[in-house]
Amino acid sequence: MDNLQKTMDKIVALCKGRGFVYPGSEIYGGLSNSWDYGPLGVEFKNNVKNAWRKKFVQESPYNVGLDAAILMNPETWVASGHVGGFSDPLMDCKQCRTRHRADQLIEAAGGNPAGWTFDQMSAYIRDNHVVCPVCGACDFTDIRKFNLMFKTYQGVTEDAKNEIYLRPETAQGIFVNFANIQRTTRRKLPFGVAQVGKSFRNEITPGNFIFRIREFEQMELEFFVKPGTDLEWFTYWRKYCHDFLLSLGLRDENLRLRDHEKEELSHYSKATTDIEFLFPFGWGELWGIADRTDFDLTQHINHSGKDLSYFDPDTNERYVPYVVEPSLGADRVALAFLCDAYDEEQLEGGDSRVVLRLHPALAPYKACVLPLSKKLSEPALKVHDALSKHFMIDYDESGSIGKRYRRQDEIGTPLCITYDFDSDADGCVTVRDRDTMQQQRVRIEELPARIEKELVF
RNA sequence: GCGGGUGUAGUUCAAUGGCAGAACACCAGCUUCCCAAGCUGGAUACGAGGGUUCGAUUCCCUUCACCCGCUCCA
Repeated sequence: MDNLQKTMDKIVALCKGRGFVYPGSEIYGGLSNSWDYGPLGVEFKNNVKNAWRKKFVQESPYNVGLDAAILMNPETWVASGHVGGFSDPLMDCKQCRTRHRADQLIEAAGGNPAGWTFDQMSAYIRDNHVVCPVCGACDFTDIRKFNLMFKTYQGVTEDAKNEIYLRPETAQGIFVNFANIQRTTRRKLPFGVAQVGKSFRNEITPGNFIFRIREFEQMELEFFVKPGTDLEWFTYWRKYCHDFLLSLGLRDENLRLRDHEKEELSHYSKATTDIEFLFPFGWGELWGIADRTDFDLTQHINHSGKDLSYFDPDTNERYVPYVVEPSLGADRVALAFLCDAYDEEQLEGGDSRVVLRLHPALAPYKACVLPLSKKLSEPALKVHDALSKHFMIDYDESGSIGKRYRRQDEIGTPLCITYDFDSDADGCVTVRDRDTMQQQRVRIEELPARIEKELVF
């Protein structure tokens, strides 16, 4: 674990040192659990999001996109169950100072606390002598409400009437738009709506760098199907998601699919599989694939009074669609790609280099143009400028050529393009590969095609 | 939020109740030119606030952040 922690520390240090991720608000002493994506980080993360969009919208015959607002009518969260159900009743054991959820302790003791007030829960714990599972004492603090949603105010007065929430998940923006999207795109079931966006949760304990953060970005697909076909589609998307990660280079041995046990399933879900990644700090969930049944649409039908059912022209039936939801954490999967790609390679002669073996489609820079000598700056810059019309291209002329290769290795640039003293005469440059360190002479006009070839996944 | 630990340059580490050092990294110049070469010069740090003191990076208090546990989730 010590070594693994060191690996994690090195990745965090690399991220900060090279401009992938900085601690948030650093000059003011930081803000707990906030992180800013730097120049390289924003390119990288955008590449991750674009890769997802490409697979789940562009290449999918079923799905369309959406970008719904973060701020929603508060009634949305009543319908979704977040206002009522996501307010965890927490209390601390005064003896051993551990924190527990009152409802879970009561359930473990055989009670059914659904719908109870805090006073009722406290009374049950007292009367039935429910003890702390850690130390065995029955000496708890009062139950306190812990709402996972961030609150804010709409309008300039901080009046409780205008209280609204920052969305804790992007999914509801899709559900409330279901009828709009179905009508305007004239889609038949099955079809999906894909969305990338920020969500906010006041997690009890965030941590592990950008793995669990309070302001995070999700890439969610809500896939609407005819009831009864949901398990079939559940299996389809589970494989599709897994293949997506593999196609972008995540190593299979660092991935596992874990089916939730019945007791573990959320209130809305019939089946859930997590795709987990082996981080230096242990297995962590990347992707939750859930069969949400018709829970969400039914809730919105009941709360809004609007008809969100679907008329099936093939069978002349009307029904509320079932939903299969693959929900991926963008920051998490970005971290997984970084961890999986991080490599300290030992070279002959005791030398070593740090290489970020990112898939070229995810790498911040697709290539870096290097003049072999500063005397070659002018023509090298022309090559850089021409390629920049098509790709993110770096340029570096300071230090020895070997040092510049290493700098690019460390930030995951797949190709280095060296302009040398022969280039003027023969119209060729040397293309050096990050992973193999092999070099190849390439005609300058063929460079875009050469780079393009790397980006396919 | 609770318990434990840690905070000195970008990074890794020193030293000190009295001008805070090094290595690597970075910048500039010279040199070299296809895998971290060399030389010269340069910039950069005591997490923040308060207290004790003639004087605090050092001692005390508070706070903030990070790490490890408890707990939750994408």
